[in-house]
Amino acid sequence: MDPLDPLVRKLEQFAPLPETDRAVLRNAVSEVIDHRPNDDLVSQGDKPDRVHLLLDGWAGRYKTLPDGRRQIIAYLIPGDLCDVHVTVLAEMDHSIATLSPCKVAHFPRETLFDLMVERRRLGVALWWATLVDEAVLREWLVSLGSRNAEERVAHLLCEMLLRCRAVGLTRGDSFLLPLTQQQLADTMGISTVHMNRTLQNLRADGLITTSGSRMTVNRLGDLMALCDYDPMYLHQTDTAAASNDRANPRRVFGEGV
Amino acid sequence: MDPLDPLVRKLEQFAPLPETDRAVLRNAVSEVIDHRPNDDLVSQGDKPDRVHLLLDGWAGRYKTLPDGRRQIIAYLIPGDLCDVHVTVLAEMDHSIATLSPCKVAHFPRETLFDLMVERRRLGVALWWATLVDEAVLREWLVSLGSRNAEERVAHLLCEMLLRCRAVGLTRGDSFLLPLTQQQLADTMGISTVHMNRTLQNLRADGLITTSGSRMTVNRLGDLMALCDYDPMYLHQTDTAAASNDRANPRRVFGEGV
DNA sequence: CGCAAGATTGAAGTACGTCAATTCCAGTGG
DNA sequence: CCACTGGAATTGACGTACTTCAATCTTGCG
Repeated sequence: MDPLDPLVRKLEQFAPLPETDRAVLRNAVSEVIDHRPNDDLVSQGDKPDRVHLLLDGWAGRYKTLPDGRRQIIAYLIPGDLCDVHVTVLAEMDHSIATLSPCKVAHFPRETLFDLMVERRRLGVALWWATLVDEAVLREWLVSLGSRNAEERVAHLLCEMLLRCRAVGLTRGDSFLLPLTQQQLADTMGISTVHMNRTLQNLRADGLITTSGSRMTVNRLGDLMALCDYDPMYLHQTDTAAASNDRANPRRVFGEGV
Repeated sequence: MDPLDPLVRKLEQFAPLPETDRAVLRNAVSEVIDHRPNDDLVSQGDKPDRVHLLLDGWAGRYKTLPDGRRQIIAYLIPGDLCDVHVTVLAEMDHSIATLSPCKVAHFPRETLFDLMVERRRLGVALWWATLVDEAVLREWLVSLGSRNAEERVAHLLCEMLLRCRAVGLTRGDSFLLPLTQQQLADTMGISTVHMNRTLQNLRADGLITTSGSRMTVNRLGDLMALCDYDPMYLHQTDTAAASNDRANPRRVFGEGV
């Protein structure tokens, strides 16, 4: 199986990627490296000479305040390039850490830069991916600024379900959420205790079910309504997103417990 | 005076812009249009065919929730391109409005896209600007997620002082902040009342002085310490930032009232 | 079987929100 | 020059979503 599959799948949400471009990418990528959870892939202040590609597991961007509080700024899932910006911005202004066990490959910084400049189609596709990341960031800002805890969590779950689906990591309306409540709390800007209680509310309302690290959305329509979810900001082509689901291509609107 | 001056000044924070590139820009830009405050330049859902360049005044990106709450996501100041992303993402996922009276010019979308692809140096400079915007967004997310009201406001003021200085809009440690407390509150994710009280605290501590819409930072060092401000995320070259100040190149560390 | 890490719970505190005046102030007309 | 007006700033009283602290309970796993 091609390790580049999740990346290609992601980029093809923008436009078809001809075989020549895939070959170029395959040619530039390193071998795969395994990481344990909570490994820093890059740290704030680094001037990395390679760009990380996440192949399996979840990672996250974060910043730490001097008092120890940590804010997770973005989630990275398979197919995501972690730090394309180092091709232009020399210094990292945040850190990137694995949140679960991960498989990671990388590209030499120079190679990726040349590649983006010379292969126009590929360059635009990578640029598109960066701009979508920025759109996600904007939506997260809205969450932290204007939504209460329950709405924030609901919004995050909707987003991650759709993002996972786009790279073929869902099973119906469920997906693996390999995060602790602490990590989720650091993302949502709330305390662990409140994160726990918020999840309990969603479970009590029958909107979600958890089993181990598998998160199942029981009534996606209601969950989306709760946080006024509009997936437009993901800039996914609906067709691509839907066709990537591994099973249950049609949602089940059954009643929760 | 060249209307493109603030943009050129901004891009040169990244690298010198040769006269040929400036000429190309000058050639592509439209005439200047005046706007009153609270005019939408672009609205969510639009598929604009031109890219706005802010020449004077402040504008902002924002999203509105169905219950009427509005979250301001970014501030745009003279020299900022408002929507370069429409060159790749067809549809706007947020709106952009003037926050004060503004002067705006624009580039045809196609022209700017071609220009970015064909003039490598200019393309990279514009890409750099986009990536810096994203870095600012990350820092705002940290503010909303992990800082209290006073720290948020302090952080915002430090940032806007540095950003204004970089395009020559400061006078010592003061700058024009043409915003209402309502707009500031919508940015910081707090209520107007609390915004007001927070500003009063900062004034009482002698950290800032306001007079009309002029904001003066009395003790920048202390203000930065209050919110643990690290300007690295702005990716400014120190020399460029400092040399753009219009007066008082050295800060005065006088005592406040 | 027995950790540790993670999840859950209860009680008590606080930063911030809401509501409803009131005051300030720049611009306007007389 | 002054009274008038509407938006913005400010204030006080009170409510609440969330935090903190400190247990206790679960659960994956060696």
